[in-house]
Amino acid sequence: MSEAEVTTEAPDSFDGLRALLLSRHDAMPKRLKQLATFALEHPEEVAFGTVAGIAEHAGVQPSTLVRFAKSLGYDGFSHLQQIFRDRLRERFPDYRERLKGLRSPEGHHVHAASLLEGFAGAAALSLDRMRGSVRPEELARAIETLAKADTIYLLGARRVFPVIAYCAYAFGKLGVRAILIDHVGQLGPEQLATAARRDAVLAISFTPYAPVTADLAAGAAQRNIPVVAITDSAFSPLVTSADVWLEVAEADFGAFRSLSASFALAMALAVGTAEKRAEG
Amino acid sequence: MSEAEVTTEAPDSFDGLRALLLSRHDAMPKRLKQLATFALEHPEEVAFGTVAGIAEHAGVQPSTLVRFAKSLGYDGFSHLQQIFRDRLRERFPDYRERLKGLRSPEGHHVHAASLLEGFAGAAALSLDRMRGSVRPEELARAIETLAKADTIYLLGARRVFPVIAYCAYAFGKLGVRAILIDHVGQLGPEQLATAARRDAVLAISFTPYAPVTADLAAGAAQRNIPVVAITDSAFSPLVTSADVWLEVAEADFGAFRSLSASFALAMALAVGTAEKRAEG
DNA sequence: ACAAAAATGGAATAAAAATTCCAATATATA
DNA sequence: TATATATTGGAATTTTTATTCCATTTTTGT
Repeated sequence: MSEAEVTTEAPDSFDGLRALLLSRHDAMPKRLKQLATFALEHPEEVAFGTVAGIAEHAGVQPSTLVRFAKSLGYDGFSHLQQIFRDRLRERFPDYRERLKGLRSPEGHHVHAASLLEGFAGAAALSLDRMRGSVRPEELARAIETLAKADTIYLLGARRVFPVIAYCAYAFGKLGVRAILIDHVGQLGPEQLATAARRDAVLAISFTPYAPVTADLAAGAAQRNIPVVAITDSAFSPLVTSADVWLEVAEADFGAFRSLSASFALAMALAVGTAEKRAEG
Repeated sequence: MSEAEVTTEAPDSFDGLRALLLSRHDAMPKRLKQLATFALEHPEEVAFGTVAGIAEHAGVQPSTLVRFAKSLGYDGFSHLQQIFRDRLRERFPDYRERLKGLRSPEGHHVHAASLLEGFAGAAALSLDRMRGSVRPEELARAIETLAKADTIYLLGARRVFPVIAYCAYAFGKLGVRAILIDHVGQLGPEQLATAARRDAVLAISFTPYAPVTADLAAGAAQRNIPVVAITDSAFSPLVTSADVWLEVAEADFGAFRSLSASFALAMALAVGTAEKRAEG
C-alpha cells in the first residue's frame, strides 16, 4: 500500500468497522479481503484469539493481520482487536434488551422471533436426544456396511428427502459413488433397478412412513442388497428390511419436526464411510 | 497454601466455578477472597484483562492472581481466564472445547461416535449463534414480504438445496403456493420465467456461492420481483439483489457445515408466512 | 508469647505474543 | 516487455504478559 494511506478512518465501533470493511472490500488485495471476510464471519475468534491463531485459521501470515489492522487506520492488531472485544462486552446487556423487546406487545416481531426460537429449540433437543438413542457399535456397523459397498443408493422421500439429497452432495464431495433416488417422473424403481449385492442402500423414513421408501427398501432386501436404515422407531417398516438400523427421534414444534439430528447422523455416516475406505 | 491442596476441583464451566468460589469463599485467605469477589462481580474484566490490569483493579499483586487460579486447581491464570472467555463467547463452551479436541490433528483417525458428536456439536453451535445474527424486525419484514406474494419461488442449489427442498414440502403442507426451482435438465431460468412482481423469491446461498443462485436472484430483482435471502455474510452476492436478507453463519466440522440453523430459520419463515396470511 | 505454617508482595525470569523488516513474488503501468 | 509499485511470506526482534521464586509479613495453634 505504498505505506501511508489510511486517511481518516479507524472506526471505533464495530458497526462502523463493518461498514468500512464492506465498502473497501472490493478494492482490497487478496489476503486483506480474505481477512475482512473472516473477521466478519468469526468475530468472536478475532475478539479472543491471538495473532498466530487467527492467522492460521484465516489462512494468512501473522504479519498480514497486523498490516490489515494498520490499513484500516489502527495502531496494530491489538487496537483492532479492542473493537471486537468491546462489541462482545456489550452483547450481554444487548441480549437482555432484546428479550425485553420480545415481550413488548408490538405484535409480529415478537411472534416471528419466538417461532424461530421454537424451531431452534426443537432442533437442539433432537440433537441432545440422539446421544442416547444411537449406539456407537451400530453406527460403526452401519459405516462398515456402507464402506464395503461399491455404490450406495440413497433412498428417502417427502419430509426426509432433504436429508438424502444432502447425502448425495456429501458423498460426491468425498469421492464415494452414490446415487440419489429422486423419483423424478416416478422412476424410483427403475433408478434402483441396477443395484446389486455388492452395493448398499441407505434408506431414511419417519412416521408417517412414505410407502415408496418402505417398498423399495423391502425390494432391495429381497435381492440381498445390504440395507442401512435411519428411522424413528422399532415399529418402522424399514426395520424388517434393514441389516443395520439407527434410531433417531426428532422433536417437533407446532406441526413440523426438526431434521437436525438426522442431518448430523447422515453426515457422520458419510464422512465415516469415506474415512473407512481411505484406511483399507 | 502449604503447597499441595487442590484435591479434585478445577471446574470447566462458569457455573461450576461460581459454585466453587461461593462454597470456598469463607475459608479463603484475605487476598484470595478479595479476588473471588472481584471475579464474580467483574467477569468480563477477567475475561478480557491482563494479569497486571486485573491485579491492579482488584487491589492485589499479579502473583496473587496466579496463586488464585492454582488454588482452584487450574494450571495458571490463563487457564482460569479461558473459563471466563468461554462463557462470554456463548452458552455452549463444552461444545466448542469438544470440537477443538475432535478436530483431527493431522492424519489422526476419528472414530464414528466422535464424528457424530462433532456434527451434533456444530449443529448446536450454529443454532445458538443464530440467536445473535437474526434480528426479529428483519425476520418480520421477510415474513411480510413472503405473505404478500402470490406465489413463492424457492431458489437454492448444491449444498443448500436440501433446505429449499424442505421449504417446498413445508409450504405445500401449509397451503402456501410455492414453486421449487430444482434445475432439472438445467431448466432453472425457465422455471423462474413465470415469476412476476406480485410473486416473491426466497433464495438461499452460502460460500462458496453457487453462481446460478446469485444469477437467478439478480435477474428476479431486475424484474422487480421481491427477493428474500438467507445467506452467510454481508459479502454474499445475494445481498445486492435482496429486499430483505437474513444472516446465518453455520459452524463447520471437518469439511462440512451444518444446515441446522438454516432449517430452523426456513421453517420459521414458512410457518410465519402461513400464519400471516391466515390473519388477513 | 513463641514457633510453625500460611499468605503476601515484589522483583526476576520465562513464555507468549505482537510487531517490524526485508527478501521474494505478484500486479499494474508505460 | 520492461520497470516500477504493491503485496505477500517468513524470520528476527521487541514488547507485553504470565509465571516463578524468595524474602517478609501475617496468621494459627499451643
